[in-house]
Order: sequence, then structure tokens, then C-alpha cells
Amino acid sequence: MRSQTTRRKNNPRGEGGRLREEILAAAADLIEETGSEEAVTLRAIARRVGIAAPSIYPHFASRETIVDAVINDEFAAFDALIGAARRGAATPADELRRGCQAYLRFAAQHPNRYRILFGRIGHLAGAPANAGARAGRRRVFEQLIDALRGCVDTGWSSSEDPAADALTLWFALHGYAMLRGSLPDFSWPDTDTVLERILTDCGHLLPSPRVDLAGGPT
Amino acid sequence: MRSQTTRRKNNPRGEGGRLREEILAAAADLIEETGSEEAVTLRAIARRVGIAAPSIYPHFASRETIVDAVINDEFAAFDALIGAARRGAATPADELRRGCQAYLRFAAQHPNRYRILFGRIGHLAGAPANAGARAGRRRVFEQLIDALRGCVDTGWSSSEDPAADALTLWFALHGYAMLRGSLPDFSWPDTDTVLERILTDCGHLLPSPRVDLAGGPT
DNA sequence: TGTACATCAGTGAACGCGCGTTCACTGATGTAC
DNA sequence: TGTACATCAGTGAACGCGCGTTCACTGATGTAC
Repeated sequence: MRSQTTRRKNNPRGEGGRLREEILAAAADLIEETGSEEAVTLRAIARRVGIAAPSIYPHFASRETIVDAVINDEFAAFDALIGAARRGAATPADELRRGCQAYLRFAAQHPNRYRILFGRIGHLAGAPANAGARAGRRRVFEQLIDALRGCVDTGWSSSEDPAADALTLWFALHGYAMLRGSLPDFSWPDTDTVLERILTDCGHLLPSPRVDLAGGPT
Repeated sequence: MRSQTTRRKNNPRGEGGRLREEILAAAADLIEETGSEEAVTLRAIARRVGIAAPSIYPHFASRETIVDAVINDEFAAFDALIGAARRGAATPADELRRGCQAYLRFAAQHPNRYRILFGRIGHLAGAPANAGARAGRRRVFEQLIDALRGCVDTGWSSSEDPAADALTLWFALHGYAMLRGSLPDFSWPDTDTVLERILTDCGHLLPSPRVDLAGGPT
């Protein structure tokens, strides 16, 4: 099966977990390259890592377990990415903008990963309810609400219902992320232009903070 | 292979095309039920129709041809659905609203079909460039631009860039359609509420036509 | 009206493939004595 | 310091499955004469 003629060296005692990491990395690569969960087969993973397929079983009970673990890792990374982008901002408006930029940049650079994270509908026929994925989506969305609320509280957004407007904002971000690639022959505005329009229209972001909104709570 | 013991009666001369329709219908059902293109296998189709798998070959050259044909049919039906919804409207604003309602209703009632139509990204690795699908997506989007432009021309929308705003509108519709099912435990506003917000924010739809905008072109 | 025959519509067995999973195993590494 | 042995990490052959595709075929239907 394996291309090498030499047998893989066993990991030292107590470091059997290293193979686990290699398996996850190979599965992530397969998703990244093919955009398909179905491409993550035990044999394909084994080929990449350079092991025999049954060697996976001591580390994962099934194919599905591996996919779920990868998705959870990807969500954690995506969430951290957005968090890091937000922390570099000078104003609340910039914080929201940077968070959204990071969101769209990830989707543009890793469309297949993005699609696996957000393009599946969990509760539908056939798809098992991956609780981790739902929690991950939720966490990302809550970063959006949080950032938008920060803008409202400091007068940078005139939104009167940040939760609802963050939803619309999320819809628009997701729609752009997914549809952008689906009409390659269309003359698209550039991402920053689109994002500014979305932030203005859906997030009611203002060019400068309105002092009358920046006071205490209503 | 087949569950029946009797052999399928041949279609009469000149009506061999009937089997073609049955094959397409079976493939559409498989997509509807599983939400997965991969579930459309020649053997699964053959089982549904009650024929032997090789009987498909005189009608379709390959599995991929069948999927493409189904997708083209679905796009035509979706496009017609939106067109019909628009035609029942009294005002341009209502025309846009009804078109969007039909869009979201289709996505809610047939999430798996919707996902096949809009949830794939054509130009990515592995996915062949289905020109029909791209044209279909484009046609649906152009219905949106057209309806929004109708609103602008008659003062029902204050949009200054209908093409760009129709894009944002589309993003938001698509985002809602796809994400609504992905967080089942979230307390969602109802669809009409979401749609009104999207129409107002992204489409700049007004509660009543503004006469000063309803004049001739700039 | 009867018959031979071409054509059409679909069959069933078979192929090679990749898959998940099982099983008994091998060979290196560390440890008890 | 030496040796027997347990354990760990991974192997390779085999299973049964569903798949796309090929091939020679069958049986009904219409048509030419």
C-alpha cells in the first residue's frame, strides 16, 4: 500500500499521540484541497501520513470522529483569527471592520475550509448533528454581535437592535463569502467596497461617532 | 438487483425518452432527500426507477451529465417560481418583496435543493465548471436587480446604486437561507421580519414611494 | 393476411476499483530481575 | 552488566460492500414484402 519501502519508525513510548496529530493534519489537508468531507477516507489519510489504514483505529473510533475533530479545530482557529484581528483596532468601528475583514479574508483564502465550516446545514437529513460545529458557528456570530454592540455603545453605529442587525450583517458576509466564487465571470466590486456597504447598510456604521448616542444607556 | 420479479415493460416505440424523464426525476429525488450530489449514483437511480443500471447509458453518457441536467431543470423551475411570484404584485415594492419571499420560501421548503443550486462554488478544485448552474444563478440574481431597479425608478427605493444594492440584498437572502438551518437552537425572528429588515437596509426600500425620486432619469 | 426480419428498449453477469473494518501478526523499546 | 519479558506502535492480508462501466444478450414491437 505504502510508497516507501521502509516501515514507519514507531514513535517513542508515550508519544503515540503524535500520530494522532498527523492524522488530523492530513484530514485537514484533504478537506482544504478537495472541499469535500467525503474525500476524507481512512485510506486517503493513511496514504498521506505514510501508515497503514488500520493504524488509525487506536487513535480514532471512526471516520466521522476525525472529521468532527478537524472541524472543531478549524472553528477554534477561525474564532481566534477574528479575535486577534479585532484586538488590533483603534476604535470600535475599526474593531468591527477588522473582524469582518478577517472573516472575509479567511473565506477567500480558504474557501473549501470555509464551506465545510458554514456551508453545511447540520440538522438536515443525513448530516449528524455536530454539536461542536454549531457551537463554533455560534461563537463566531457572537463575536459579531459583540463588536457591533461596542459600536452602538460608543456612538459609532446607529443600530437600534444590534442583535438583529448583527444577524443581517452576518447573512451578508456569508452570502458574499459563498457567492463571490460562484459567478467567476461577474464583474465584482472589490472586497473592501462590498464590506463598507455591508457595514453601513446592515450594521448602520457611521463615519464618525455620534455624541448624542454615546451617552449612558437609554 | 430489482425488487420486482417481473421485467419492466419496454416503452412503446418512439417513447424511449420517457425513461429519460424517470431517471431525472429519480436523481432529483435523491438530491432532495440526501442533500448530496454524491448520493446520485447510477445504481441508486436504477433502483428507484426499477431498471438495471446499464439501462441509463443510452440516455446519459455519465453520472455527471445527469446531475447537470437536474441542476439545470431546478434552476429553470426556481427562476420561474420567482417570476410568477413577482407577476402577482400590485406595486414595484411588493414585486420585489414577493420575489424575495418566493426565494426564501423555496430555500426553506427545499433546503437540500437550494444548497445544491447555490451552496457549491463552481470554480474550485474538483468541481467542474457547470456553465448551466452559473447561468442559472446569474438569471436569479438578475431578477433581483430588475425588481430593485423597478422600485428605484418609481420612487419605492432610495438606492443610488441598484446593482450594488441588489448584490448586498442577494448576499443577505442567501445568508439567511443557508444559516437559518445551521443554528437550530437559536431564537430566530420570523422570516417576514428578517426579510423586511433586509429589504429596508440593503434594498433601501421605502414605506411609500417618494415622488421626488419618481421623475425621469437623472 | 401472413411471415421474416430489423430495430428498439432494456437485461444480467462480470470486471476492477476504493472503501471501512477485522484479525492475527511483527518488531522495537523499555523494564524487572 | 545481562537477559527474559511485557508493552507499545504499527503492519499486511483479507472480508464484504457499492460503485461505474463493459459486454453479449433477450424479448417485444413495428415494418417490408
